[in-house]
Amino acid sequence: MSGGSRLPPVTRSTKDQAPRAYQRIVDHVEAAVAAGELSPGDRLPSERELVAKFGVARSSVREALRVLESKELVRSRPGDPRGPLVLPFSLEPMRRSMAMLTSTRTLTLPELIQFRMVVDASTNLMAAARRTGAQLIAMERNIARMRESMTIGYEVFGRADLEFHELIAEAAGNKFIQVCGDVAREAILELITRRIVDAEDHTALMLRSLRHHGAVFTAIADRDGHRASRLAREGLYDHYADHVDDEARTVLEALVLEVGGRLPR
Amino acid sequence: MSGGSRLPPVTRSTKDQAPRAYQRIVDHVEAAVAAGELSPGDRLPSERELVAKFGVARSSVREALRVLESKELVRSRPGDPRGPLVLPFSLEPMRRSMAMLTSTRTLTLPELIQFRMVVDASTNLMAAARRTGAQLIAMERNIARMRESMTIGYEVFGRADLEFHELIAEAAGNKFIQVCGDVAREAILELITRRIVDAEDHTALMLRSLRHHGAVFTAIADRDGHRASRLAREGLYDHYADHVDDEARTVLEALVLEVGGRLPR
DNA sequence: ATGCATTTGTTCGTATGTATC
DNA sequence: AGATACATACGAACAAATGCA
Repeated sequence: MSGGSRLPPVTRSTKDQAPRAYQRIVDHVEAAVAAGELSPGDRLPSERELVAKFGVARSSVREALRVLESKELVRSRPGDPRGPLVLPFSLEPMRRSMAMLTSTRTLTLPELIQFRMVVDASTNLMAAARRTGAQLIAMERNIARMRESMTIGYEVFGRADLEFHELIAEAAGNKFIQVCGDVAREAILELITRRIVDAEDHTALMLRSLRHHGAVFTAIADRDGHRASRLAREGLYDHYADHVDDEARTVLEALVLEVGGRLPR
Repeated sequence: MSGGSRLPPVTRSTKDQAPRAYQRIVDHVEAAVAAGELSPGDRLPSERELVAKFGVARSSVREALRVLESKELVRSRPGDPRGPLVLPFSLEPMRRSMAMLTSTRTLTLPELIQFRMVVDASTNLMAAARRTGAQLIAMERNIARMRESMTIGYEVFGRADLEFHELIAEAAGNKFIQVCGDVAREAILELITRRIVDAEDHTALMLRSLRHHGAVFTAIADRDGHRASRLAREGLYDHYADHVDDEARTVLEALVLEVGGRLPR
């Protein structure tokens, strides 16, 4: 009186791949979310109801829920009689999948730097066009905090540095570009920052960074998108050109010079 | 003599969230892959060995494997005594997570168009700098096929259109930018193409598209990155400016005019 | 090429901690 | 506070598929 004996994959005639039991559920839920039939805050049927609805075993339902959970689409909690919760859509899965690609060196350092040059440049450009007064004040405060933290330590300074970029990205008003920039920044940091901070003088680096941020801030405040964009590209080139091979450097040069005007005025 | 009785979540004292059994395995494998201890082609221990190794039930191991499968990190096949296979790293998960965000309207149409403008512009720029002769020939052939397919139907033409962009992205030599561009293109198509093709004349659209591709091709062949970049931005603006509100259009204008030179020469 | 041992895919059963009413 | 329903987790069974001798 134990051990099941249903008809698991029904016996396939040819070699058509049997759609796995759990996959059917995953697909169904994902389609419903994409179609807007299921929105954040809604509830999925409980596991037992899903068992009945899809005609599969409990384990299969649970596998499906784990997959949906890993995509941050739902969250189930023990004892909750309302069923698994549909979560607000998050940018985290995208961030994590990118991060994995950089961890495995599928995406290389030159690619990341190129990408950041493109993205940061346009972020600055858009921020100059759209920034509000409040956002400007936030940036100014951030720079002040950065200046103070210089004497404290590289840790705090680094955090403020990242925050400055996020403030600009927010002012630019494009979540897509923001996330891509975030990921590229994190990835580059992961790949080479340690080498830099070990090899060089912290104070000099921080001073340079501070000066650069000040210049970018001024350009954005003046609504000079052209200048803000060029500053981003030049800054990145100065920072990272030594870390890539000749061919990649040539491409970086092209990105600095050609995009945003032929000459540095 | 059936029914387990281990210590499920060990009885948490406070409200610290119990790390789920399957999550430990997922984390372990992901860390190993990121650290390079596990490479594509390698095998994971079989399910039963994982049961022994992590001291959990088979269901938990299977949940972990399903999650890893959904991230395209491993693939297990029934009956294979060698254990789950570690897959080559794929850009698909990143593509899918982006696609979900666009499906749910978390990313909006103006954001996507802006993003594409930035990405396509730099893709063209880099392609002009790096393209090889062989890649040029492939583009030429693609345009020829596009011209022929015009009389056949919009379906075939559309596919050739996408392929042209992919050829350029490949010539640009940056996988990161390539994937981002792909996703943005697909998403925009998903959101508005139908509206366009229903409302307007197919032939006129295809002719315009063809002319545009020809111009881009010439610029890339001439290694004129500046021109190729500008063509991408102007083309996108002409195509999509009518589909966004005034504020977004202003930003698009800024992207067209400021990046890549003040004036259209 | 055939058979055999092993592995996965799936199902069912059971015990326990937990959240809601 | 208790009853109820839930999710978490463990274990065992069987069918189908695979790899290897």
